[in-house]
Amino acid sequence: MKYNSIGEVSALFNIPESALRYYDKKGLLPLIERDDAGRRLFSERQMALLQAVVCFKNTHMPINSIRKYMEMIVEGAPTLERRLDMMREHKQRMLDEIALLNDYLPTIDEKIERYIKQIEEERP
Amino acid sequence: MKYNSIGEVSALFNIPESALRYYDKKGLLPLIERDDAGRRLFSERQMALLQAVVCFKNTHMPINSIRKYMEMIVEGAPTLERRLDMMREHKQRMLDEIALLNDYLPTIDEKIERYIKQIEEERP
DNA sequence: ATACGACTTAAACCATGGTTTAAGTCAAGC
DNA sequence: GCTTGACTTAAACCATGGTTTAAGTCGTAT
Repeated sequence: MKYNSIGEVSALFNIPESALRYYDKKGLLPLIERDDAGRRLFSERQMALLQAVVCFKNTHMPINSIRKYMEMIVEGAPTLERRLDMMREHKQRMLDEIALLNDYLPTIDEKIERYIKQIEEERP
Repeated sequence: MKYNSIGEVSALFNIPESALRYYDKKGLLPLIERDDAGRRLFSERQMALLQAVVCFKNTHMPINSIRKYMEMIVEGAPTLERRLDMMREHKQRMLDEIALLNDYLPTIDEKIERYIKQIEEERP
């Protein structure tokens, strides 16, 4: 089994080591292994879980929610339905956020158009 | 000229008075008037500017950027082009954010589909 | 004249999501 | 054997975006 050090993972994911340690401390990287010297070992499985963390973080899931999701993964089958619910709710929040941004785009476009016209009038 | 008190504006926009005072303190509500007793008076103009602040906040513009934009509005015509640039950049960030969320939707959908299948397999 | 409700301020407090710092451990190369 | 680089920790620090608290000022209704 190939393991990556925190430095390698930091480079691969372009995430500061301090952030990876912070995520571990906050419970976002459960079941992480250590070598005899206490150094974190990231397996392929850990990398896949970290990829999920990155997805959730980029889509604005709070750290406490990510932690709960990761804890449920560790608990296994009994939490399948709760994880399904959580993903459905998260998807809905993502759709709501997309809708909100789309709804505000015309407001920004109006300001852009108005400024273009005003600039034309200012210097004829 | 009809003026609204901070309590009325709070109720109209559904924003806590404490937040409105915080925005004022941070320079998001320039040119706000006061009565003889020092109480804030929101004119129609102020309400329109507050509506813009709400739009920017909902679309995740940082408070410091909103403040700069509001300061440029006060400066008037000389800042028209900079405000146009700012709106174009903000629109692009909104589009980028929409694209990012859209790009992650399939990842979430895969998890949802996977959980549905696993739950079916668990209880036949 | 006094109590009440709506407002004011400055300063303290809070949550979130980290980064930085200081001190230490360990393996490897010189 | 000793330095160097990569790692470890706890604790302090930081930025953002507010809310809460304490103390005070008005205007009005009783």
